[in-house]
Amino acid sequence: MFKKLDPLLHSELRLAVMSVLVNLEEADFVYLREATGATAGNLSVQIDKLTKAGYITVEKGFKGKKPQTICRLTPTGLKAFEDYVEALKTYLAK
Amino acid sequence: MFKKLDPLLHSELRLAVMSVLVNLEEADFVYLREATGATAGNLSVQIDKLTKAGYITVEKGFKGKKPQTICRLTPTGLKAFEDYVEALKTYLAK
DNA sequence: TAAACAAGTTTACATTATAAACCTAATATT
DNA sequence: AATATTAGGTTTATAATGTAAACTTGTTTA
Repeated sequence: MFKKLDPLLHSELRLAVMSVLVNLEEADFVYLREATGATAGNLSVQIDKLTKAGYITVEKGFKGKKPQTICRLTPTGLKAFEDYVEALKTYLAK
Repeated sequence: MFKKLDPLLHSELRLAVMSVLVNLEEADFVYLREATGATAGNLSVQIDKLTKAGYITVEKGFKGKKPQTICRLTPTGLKAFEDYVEALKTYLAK
């Protein structure tokens, strides 16, 4: 009846991050913070969880002299996102 | 950009309960437990939260000699569910 | 009449989300 | 040239949440 929802994606902020990356394929920390409206601390933690799950990759470098953290979706992450959307539909359908 | 997700509905079990009630308008505890696959304890807690939020009503009676708890969606609950679905779309759209 | 069962509820525990506090380096300010 | 401020994060502490185990109350069944 109801498909199980991936607990990693069933989280407002992590879902928002994934949503941005599905559309952009690449986004840095500052962009994600602004796009999601999250605090830096919260974002940092959630990026970490997504990274450890293999859903995104993180590349730390510099933009000029400022540190820059670039995030990208992995194929695993995209698959997980798509599966999550499918699963959600079992809850939303009339 | 992203609409806020009602934390009361952004919960796997509570969403499942609401989903059943949106389609059925009426369901008892046992039916909900079977439809959602939840444990009775968990279901009891989540029904309580939905009731306190005014999203559902609970009517306790008897079916023969067995206690029976019938749940129904309120207009407030339906509105909340619809708003939640709308908000979710901002996360799922490509 | 005692054991098992049905329908829930309460409680305890473990996980999670979140923001406050913190760190480090770079740029302004006096 | 010292000192404050800002930018970009990370760590840690706390509060909220989800979950199932244990419990309760009444009813069948052996």
